[in-house]
Amino acid sequence: MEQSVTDLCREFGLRLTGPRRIIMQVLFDSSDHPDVVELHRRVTAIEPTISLATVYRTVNLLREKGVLERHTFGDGRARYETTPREHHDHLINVETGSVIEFQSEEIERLQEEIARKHGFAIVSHKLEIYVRPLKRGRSRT
Amino acid sequence: MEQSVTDLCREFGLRLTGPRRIIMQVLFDSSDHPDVVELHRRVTAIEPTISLATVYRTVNLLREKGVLERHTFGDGRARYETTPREHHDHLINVETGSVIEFQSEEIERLQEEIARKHGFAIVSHKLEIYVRPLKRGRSRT
DNA sequence: TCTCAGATGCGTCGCATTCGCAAAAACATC
DNA sequence: GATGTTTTTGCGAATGCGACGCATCTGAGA
Repeated sequence: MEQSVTDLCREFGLRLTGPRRIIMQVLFDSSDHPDVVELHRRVTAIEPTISLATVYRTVNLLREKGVLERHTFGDGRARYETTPREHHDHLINVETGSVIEFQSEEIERLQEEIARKHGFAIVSHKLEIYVRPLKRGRSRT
Repeated sequence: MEQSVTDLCREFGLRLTGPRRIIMQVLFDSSDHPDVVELHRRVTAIEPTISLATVYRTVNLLREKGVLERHTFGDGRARYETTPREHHDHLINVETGSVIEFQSEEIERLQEEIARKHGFAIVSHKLEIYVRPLKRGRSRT
């Protein structure tokens, strides 16, 4: 883990600074989808002097480099996750706000097909399914 | 058209005011996905005294009532369209910002299946495919 | 150790959106 | 049509997220 932060900085020609080290560490240790303020909370729990601006700068940097993905679920604010090796989409529980990841090769394939049919190539895509728990007995399947 | 504005206000217990009448009219006459500022532009072309705040309040009201759908394509600002009878999703051309609507029953069905498999019912969903024109000769299909 | 481009913290700015409030307009009632 | 009550409106100020400018600080190569 610590190693990967060092490697990443080297790879992108970034200086391995104290704030950067901590922010990246927090990012890699987070398995949820925190927003910038939440990240700042976690970071300042470790090193209270790190400013919000630096967190913003760091996530932007890492997003440009493809290390992070940015999402905007319903509300306005941006939330981040480390780029997964396998692309996935999200189920968002509207009652709790919790996010579940899923994959569907079939949906991906259909998207590809639709884009091609319209004369386009896919740059990226976003599928968010807002859901609510089934009342009782998930009857079928 | 004019009739439907009257009906809508009655249905939701809203007063049929001058600004409201014009804003709703502009919304129903728009077949694209205007943002609030663009809506305000169109509205003030008819009645220059209507304020931006009123446009904001009206679109929020109509969104709560399910009359409008709000989208946020990439950029920060919200864009609106009247709720279509048939649900559709969007292809966004990243080079021009233009939006193309499409439908895929197959994708809808797969989403339904995924949600159910996780023990959820779908409340709503959003699929945005960001695309770029194919260079030359859309070879297949 | 010295140097200096890159990084940071702080304060400020910009944009989209919301809010508070007094004045104006709508609807129900007479 | 005048009256009273409640909702809307316009205005300007406030908010929230995110970005920026600048002076200061610091990592890492010479």
